[in-house]
Amino acid sequence: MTYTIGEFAKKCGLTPHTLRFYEKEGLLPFVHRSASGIRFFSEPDIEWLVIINCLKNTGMSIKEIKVFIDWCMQGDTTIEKRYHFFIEHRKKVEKQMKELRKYLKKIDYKIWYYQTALEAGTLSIHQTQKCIKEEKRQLLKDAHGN
Amino acid sequence: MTYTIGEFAKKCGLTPHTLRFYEKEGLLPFVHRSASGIRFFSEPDIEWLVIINCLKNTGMSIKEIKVFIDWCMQGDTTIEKRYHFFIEHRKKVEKQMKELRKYLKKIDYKIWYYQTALEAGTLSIHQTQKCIKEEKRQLLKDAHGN
DNA sequence: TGTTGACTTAGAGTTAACTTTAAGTGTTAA
DNA sequence: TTAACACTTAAAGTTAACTCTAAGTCAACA
Repeated sequence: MTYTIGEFAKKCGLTPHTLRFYEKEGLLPFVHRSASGIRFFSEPDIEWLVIINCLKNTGMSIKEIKVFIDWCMQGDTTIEKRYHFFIEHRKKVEKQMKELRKYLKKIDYKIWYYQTALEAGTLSIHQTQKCIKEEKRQLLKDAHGN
Repeated sequence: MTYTIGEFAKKCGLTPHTLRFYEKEGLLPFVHRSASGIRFFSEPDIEWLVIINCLKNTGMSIKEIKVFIDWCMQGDTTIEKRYHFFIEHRKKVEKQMKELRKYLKKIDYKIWYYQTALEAGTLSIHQTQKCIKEEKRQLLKDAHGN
């Protein structure tokens, strides 16, 4: 079972334009062509797009992804490089998650802040003693999580 | 204690250029100017930049952030809007985290995949029965987490 | 047999968020 | 007081990752 660029694009949620762009950037060296030059994609190519998507959506640039793809094309000699590539990338993703958790706390604080103000009908509630106390408690709770 | 644009930029890890750009985009309507037109920033302005940074680094565009800032300038009448703004944004950040967790699993699988190949000295280890079994186990483990 | 639609290429345009440049004014330290 | 530096504005340039256009080829259907 093979796919034309249009069919394959649908299968991985991209446009034919984007796939051609990726190929031009060297991300799809595994794509085959018919005698008349038409690209055809096969079932295992989907896995390539899955990993490209994974790397792309975790903040990796096309150039960096290309480095990995190139290593893949070189076979067993690059196993160690590829291993370290993922070890390093994992660290970056962990860092992103840590950041997101931090921001989520900030957002939760804001939700509490506006919910309290909403109930009171005014933001000035946050100048009262009771609220300042609670606010400190919240902030301390946040600090603990870091 | 007030700061010039250069001092303030350092304090929040931005350049004066970027701060001027943000002001032009309407993100800093709270910034004051001296009689001669020079901007000066004060201590509480840092909290504004903290929240701008939080929203920016969780994928919000400058235009969307501006909507929030404008609401802030309007006082108590926009409390509910701001509350819902953060409720909605929280959902988006949760979604990002869920995605990241999914990608992290993919990366962990790849680490296992290359580590196994590294120990064997060849990628062809992944065509052996023993390895295929383990691979299935890993994939099932991943599936459970989703 | 013509037209619709998918494909090809090269290259130009878009968007967001800066980032730099140019040309000039104002402030501070030796 | 003069050099260095921080500031001003308007506008152009940069970068990544698409996204689209133009001009053309090719295959299938009414």
